[in-house]
Amino acid sequence: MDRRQKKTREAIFKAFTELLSKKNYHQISVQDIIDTADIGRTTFYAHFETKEYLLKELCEELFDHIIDTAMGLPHGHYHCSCGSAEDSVFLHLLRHLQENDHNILGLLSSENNEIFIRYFKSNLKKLVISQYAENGKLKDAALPEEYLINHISSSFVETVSWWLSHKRRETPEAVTTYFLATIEPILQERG
Amino acid sequence: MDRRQKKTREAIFKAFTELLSKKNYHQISVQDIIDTADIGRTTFYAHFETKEYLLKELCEELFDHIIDTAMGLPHGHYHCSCGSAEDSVFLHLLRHLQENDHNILGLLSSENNEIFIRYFKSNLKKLVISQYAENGKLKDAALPEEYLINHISSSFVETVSWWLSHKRRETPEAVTTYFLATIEPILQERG
DNA sequence: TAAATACAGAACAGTTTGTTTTGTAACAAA
DNA sequence: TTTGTTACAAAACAAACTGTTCTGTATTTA
Repeated sequence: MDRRQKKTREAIFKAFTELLSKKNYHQISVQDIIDTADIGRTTFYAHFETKEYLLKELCEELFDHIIDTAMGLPHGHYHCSCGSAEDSVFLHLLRHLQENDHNILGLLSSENNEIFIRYFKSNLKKLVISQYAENGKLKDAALPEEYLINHISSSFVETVSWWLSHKRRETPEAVTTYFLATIEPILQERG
Repeated sequence: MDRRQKKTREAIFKAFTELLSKKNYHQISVQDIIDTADIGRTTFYAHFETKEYLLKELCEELFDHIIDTAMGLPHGHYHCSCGSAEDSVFLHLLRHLQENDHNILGLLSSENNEIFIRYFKSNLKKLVISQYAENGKLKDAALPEEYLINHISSSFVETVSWWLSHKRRETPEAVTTYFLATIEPILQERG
């Protein structure tokens, strides 16, 4: 890739995330991004069709990596009901989030919350399916599988939001324990 | 209140909800509302400072009533773990929603989802506190009370979203059963 | 009937958007 | 090094939206 292109692209992303840490997504104009990135108007539109596409690409960079990493983990005893959360993918996710690459926590906890949360959740669903549904762990529960998948994904996302809104007072381990305590009882029925 | 004022206000609300059933909130301009309501530019701004304030007042009209009604219900055995959902406030809420006053379901299920869902959830939290927390039902559970309140509220809101996204295939009774099945096991510890 | 109020219409400056045009600098390959 | 390509800047553009101000008219209320 052309050095110029790469440079410009990174300048746009940097400006965008910088603005997102101060303002709501909907309050940021393309003009703001152009000014902050210090590039020409034409240049922005050469890279991104609209502000929405820029957002989408940012989300992909942020979340695809995290989820893909978690997907690659060995499937196993992710929720041995004995209480240890150490093996859980969810603990892995929380630890990964805590590293705060690209200020991902800032985005997830700010007013932009909903936008990124939605993207996070849709990716997370795939993970939940691969961890639970594909192993048949949801098959004989008393509830519809699709409802459970949605419930588990939503609950984890809400747990993350709650954690961040509290300035991450608890350790990832504690939060994982809370989360697993809410979903494990539902899956117990398979005896 | 002046007949003219009332008429105008209702015209604005009507135009706004009509537009919301077709477009995303962020895609609707004040100009759109003015044109649809067929009123003067000055008139709109005499009634609402901004589009955001209009949204806020719409939310208040829609959700405050629903939650307040539910809050007024007699507190009792809302989730007797025997499985009957008949007495649950949540069943009452679902039935109320299903009446679809002011096309509230359209708003909750469209792309505007997040905006109304957020408002719905914050109101619902008060209800959950009054139904559970104030009765001490969350006190001796193994999880922090604030985490549980958030979890219950979020789960119900997500359940509603899920229900709507499926075009309400299930009955309110079935959905209530699903929902209670996810939260009751968590509260069982009080023996 | 008189004063107050709600409204319409038009005009306004300011901002944003997305496009076009023209020229310049950086690049990659010969 | 030269040549053709690509990325960029700068400026101008029409179109749309925002929020305000002004003037005049119709409705309400007292």
